[in-house]
Amino acid sequence: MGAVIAEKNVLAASQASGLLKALADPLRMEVIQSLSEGECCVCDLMEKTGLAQSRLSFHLKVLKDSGLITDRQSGRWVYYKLDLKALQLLEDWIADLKKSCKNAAKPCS
Amino acid sequence: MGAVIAEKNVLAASQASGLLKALADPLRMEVIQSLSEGECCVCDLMEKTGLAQSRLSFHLKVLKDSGLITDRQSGRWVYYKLDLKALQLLEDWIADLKKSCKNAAKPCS
DNA sequence: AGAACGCATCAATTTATTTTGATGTATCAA
DNA sequence: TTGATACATCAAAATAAATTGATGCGTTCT
Repeated sequence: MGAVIAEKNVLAASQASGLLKALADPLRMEVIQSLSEGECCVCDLMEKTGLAQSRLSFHLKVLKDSGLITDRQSGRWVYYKLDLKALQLLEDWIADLKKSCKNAAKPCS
Repeated sequence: MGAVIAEKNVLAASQASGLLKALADPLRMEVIQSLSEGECCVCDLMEKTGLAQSRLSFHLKVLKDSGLITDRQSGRWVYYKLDLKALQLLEDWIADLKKSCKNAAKPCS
């Protein structure tokens, strides 16, 4: 039981780590905020965030590689949007971790 | 409304960023896993994780600075334990972010 | 076809994080 | 009070991540 939960955390760990790492950056969080309003092309993201194209592109790649966002090309434009499943996965992972910590506050002998 | 939520995310952003950054590391996640079993002194953590003392101490400091764990000295030993409040805060922050993304999946015009 | 646009990618540099080994400090035991 | 234990901290080196400016590639417009 406890082992199952622990095992689950272990298994999802590398995946969760990727998501956490991608999310744990102020610039990328800004991008996420922007995308929370809806799908958006890179040029609009540039306006919203004020980032240079190359710089933005770099961070979009990090976010995309983590699975937090997906892209879709249409003509000359590339549209990015959040993948809510990834966010849910992260929330679940933290919830699981919390569950497995029932006696985490118990003082040591 | 949406603005309130957005504002809330912005405000908590730096705080959440700190927690995410601290958590987003495989070694530190291992430490967190170990601490999920209960309060633990550094020497026991060394055994559990197999990390060298100095290295472990470094990561413990990162975790402590983020607020994810707290410490308590007793004699020669220092005991660390998880702060579940921080974990809850993180979960809440992600839940809020998700909420503010209701139309994130809506395709662009 | 040629030019402009939207974006990705690359190489070089800068900056931040991590690791390592050594040293410091407090506590306890002999 | 000397020595050992448990841990933190520091400086130097190693590694990783981010920034910048340039270049490339596919798409549209003319």
